[in-house]
Amino acid sequence: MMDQKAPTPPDADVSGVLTQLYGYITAAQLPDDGRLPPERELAELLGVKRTELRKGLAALEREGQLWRHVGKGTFVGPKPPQLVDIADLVQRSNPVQVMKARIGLEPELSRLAAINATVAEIATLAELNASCRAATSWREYEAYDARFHHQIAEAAHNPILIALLETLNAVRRAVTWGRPRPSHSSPPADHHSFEDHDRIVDAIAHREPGGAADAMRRHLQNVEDRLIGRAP
Amino acid sequence: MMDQKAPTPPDADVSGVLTQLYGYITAAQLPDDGRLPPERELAELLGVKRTELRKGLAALEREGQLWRHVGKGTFVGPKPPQLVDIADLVQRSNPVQVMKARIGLEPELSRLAAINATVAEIATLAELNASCRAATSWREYEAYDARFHHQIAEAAHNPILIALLETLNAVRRAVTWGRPRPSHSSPPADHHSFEDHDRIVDAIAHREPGGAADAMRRHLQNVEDRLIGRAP
DNA sequence: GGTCGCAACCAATTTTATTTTGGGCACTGT
DNA sequence: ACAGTGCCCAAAATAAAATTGGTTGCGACC
Repeated sequence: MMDQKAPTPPDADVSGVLTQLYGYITAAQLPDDGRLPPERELAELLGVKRTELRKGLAALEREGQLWRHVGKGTFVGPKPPQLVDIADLVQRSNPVQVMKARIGLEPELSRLAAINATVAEIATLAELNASCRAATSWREYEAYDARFHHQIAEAAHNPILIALLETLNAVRRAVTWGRPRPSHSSPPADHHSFEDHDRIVDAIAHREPGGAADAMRRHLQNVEDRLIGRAP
Repeated sequence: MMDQKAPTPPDADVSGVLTQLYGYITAAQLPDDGRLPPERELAELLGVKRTELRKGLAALEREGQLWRHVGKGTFVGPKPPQLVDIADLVQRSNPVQVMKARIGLEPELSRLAAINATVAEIATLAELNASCRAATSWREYEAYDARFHHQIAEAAHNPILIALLETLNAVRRAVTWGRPRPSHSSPPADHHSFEDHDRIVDAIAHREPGGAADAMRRHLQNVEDRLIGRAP
């Protein structure tokens, strides 16, 4: 009699509640979002105590069939994704991580641009590249540089990747914001990005997906090296 | 007398308010977000009528030095970026584009995971992989598969890339939603993804960034081939 | 008579307060 | 010990009130 509980794991008596729960879920047609009644209510509906019900719910949650959140409720099915909060994201990020993200994303955009870009888009890209060279201040240069990279995303013709890049740029601007920059000087004529941009445009114009991706990757790598301080 | 207003553009008498405004902006230290007092208050501060003040603000907004929004206020500086609207994004996307985006993003996540993952995270990854194999329904398999890919993002330790992947997954689920799937059958024991996942976990566990990225790329390529119908 | 100032009104947004919900603690009775 | 009970807590949704930029209509004044 002393070892009567030995063969019964901690969730042993939960099985009864589990079957009841499973029955309720399949029987009662719950709303589109899969939300089921609050614990206190559901406990009374099933005729069990809240403590007992919670054990069953916890078990189902462990299996991933269920997800709960304080103040929200209990939902059947996989938990929906949380949309990005840029402000919160900015606080938990640093410029290096932003660069890592760009290196992860933009080479593939460059590859797709080489495949899908229209001639008009390539022409615009070349114009923006020229405008970068002609910029008379860092502020102006950065504005054209941003449009240059954005134009590549447009040329990739993938709305999802465009949206992702925009999100990334939002974070980038916020993270970069407030860093000291010489407002009166201008980019030097031998700025490394000029050649990098040239190579990217060439590869896209010549329809070389691999080359375009590589050129973009090297460009961003250069920028990161400058950022970290590995290169002047 | 009839052409007395010809030489005076509509904003002629605004110059006075403009100088006052410019003085106030530089003098009064406004909060970090660049927000300045509400129109009614600011008008009294500058000793002008609201109508007049609004003309000045409108002029500055045209120049892009200012941005306003009903209910929010008036802010000095460029307007912050708009966050992505997933619902709109879904309408303009198709499953193939989703796969292209995944191929662009996830290999790099895999690479970073091989560099930054903790042993605990690698263990969790292996567990999720085993759960995928043990799944008794496609629904359950997909739940674990999603968590598997998400765990890789976590292990990459880059909050920005995690956020981007979550956005992408949100679109993915919405796009995939409602497609027919056999609810009672289960993934076959020789499902190609099992081996793919094994290779990814191995590469991450052995700290091989390049191998992890390649394994992920090949995995997603396989999935895309099945999606398009190039492979059974 | 038409042009300009003025005030009230409007809709978008934030702020504040209230309610609901899952999670957790301490006491109690067996 | 141990489960049950009641209560409180923090997170979140919901509701209500207060702000705020934008708009319209009325009237005064040239």
